[in-house]
Amino acid sequence: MNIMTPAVAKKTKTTVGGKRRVPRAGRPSSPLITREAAAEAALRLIDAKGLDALSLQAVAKELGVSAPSLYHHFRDKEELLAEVARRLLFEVGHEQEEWSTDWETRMVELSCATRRVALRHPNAAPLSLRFFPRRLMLPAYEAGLRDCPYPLATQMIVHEVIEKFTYGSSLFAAAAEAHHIPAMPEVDAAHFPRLAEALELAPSDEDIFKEGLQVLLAGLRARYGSR
Amino acid sequence: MNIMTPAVAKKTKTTVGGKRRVPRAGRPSSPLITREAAAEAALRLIDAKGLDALSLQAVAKELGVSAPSLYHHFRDKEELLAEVARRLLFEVGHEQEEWSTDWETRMVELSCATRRVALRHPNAAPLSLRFFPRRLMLPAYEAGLRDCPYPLATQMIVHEVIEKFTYGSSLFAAAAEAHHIPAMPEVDAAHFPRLAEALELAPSDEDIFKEGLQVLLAGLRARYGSR
DNA sequence: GGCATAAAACTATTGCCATTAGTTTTAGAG
DNA sequence: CTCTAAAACTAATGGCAATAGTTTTATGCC
Repeated sequence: MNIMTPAVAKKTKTTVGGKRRVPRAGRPSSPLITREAAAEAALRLIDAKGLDALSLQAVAKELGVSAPSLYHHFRDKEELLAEVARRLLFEVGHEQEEWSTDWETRMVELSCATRRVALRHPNAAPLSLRFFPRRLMLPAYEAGLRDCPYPLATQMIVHEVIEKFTYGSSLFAAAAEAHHIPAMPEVDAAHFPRLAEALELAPSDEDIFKEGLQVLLAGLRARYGSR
Repeated sequence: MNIMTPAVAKKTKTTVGGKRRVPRAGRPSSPLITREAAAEAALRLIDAKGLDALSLQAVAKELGVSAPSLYHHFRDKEELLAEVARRLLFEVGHEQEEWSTDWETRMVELSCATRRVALRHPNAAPLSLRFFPRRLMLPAYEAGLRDCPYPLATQMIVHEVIEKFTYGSSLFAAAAEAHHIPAMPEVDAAHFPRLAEALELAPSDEDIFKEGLQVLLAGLRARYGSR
């Protein structure tokens, strides 16, 4: 690499007549923006300041470019947010090096990974609802079908039960985290005695979630046989 | 009622000196805005144009007032949206005249009602995630505990399983509807043979949801006894 | 190797929007 | 009857997404 190259490049036409001129920027030698870097920057900002506070100007600043330049890489803000949602899904996929070969265990691993990622990015989590990149998940679906112990005709139900519980739980947990509100408001034991007691006896949110998964799996076994 | 009154009221100070003057509006005899009417108008607009397209100016126009006037009734836009979320919950509560006295049946009724309302207002449904008015639901929770056949110590788990599956399913169904995307993308049978076949055999989305609820209930029975 | 086209940066601009400030009119309390 | 606060209004601010038009540079074609 020639370390002179960048400096030389910057000197192009810096003077006109005898007058010093600030060179107007044109197409750079190598692109200053990539979709990946932009999505990363956006996710960082969303984590730090919240989803509503994300502006293209802020993303551009983070990348050291001007806001309209982003339109060379994304059709609009929505497309950038979709890319962020995609990144979140990848992050779930990389939560573990290896996934269990046992179907039930793997489903639990995947559910917990999903919830972990949602809680790691609580401000960004709702993007999963709006931009659910289902096409990216088709290979995972197909793989899941290979060793799922239930009849093919029940597959969409099996899948729906696990996926929707997982996302419902994760999204609400993330929302509570993001807006600094407790999963449950204070409960006046005088008005709601049973509820107050149930809350006393309840395990942690995470344990509720994991136990909930066991309920689902038990339900699948009970209703669709096997094991 | 004196039919003259409104006309008379409007005539106050319409001239200064000899010059005709348009009377500047001050506090009206009776308020032009109520929280309820504003939330209703907002929900109408969200249904028609989408959540992102909702502006206070549009709500104000719908009510025949100016946008800043809304700030006498709501601290900010967020508070208006929270009121809309509250309305959605009320709508769920009024989906049926009477709710079953049998716990399982009632849970299914409630879940289905929630899903119906979400699909009736797909653009507004995500508000339930952001502004979940849990305080309003405490009486329903307490009532649910009265005849729930499972131990008090398991109540939060029982509740989590049903609520999160219901909302997860409803929110994703609403999102698909709102953005005009299918619940599943086209699946190439050559690449994903099992998935393609599973899709062939699958019942309707609504039936998948209802059958999913049965799986949950079966899981609760299997894991926490009773019946 | 030179040239045309398109990519990729920039600046300037437009129009919308949430929110605030300040004015006017009226209701309602004492 | 008077005074305060509520509730409407107009005007203004600052921010934002998106578009238009300019400049520079890479790349594909001859």
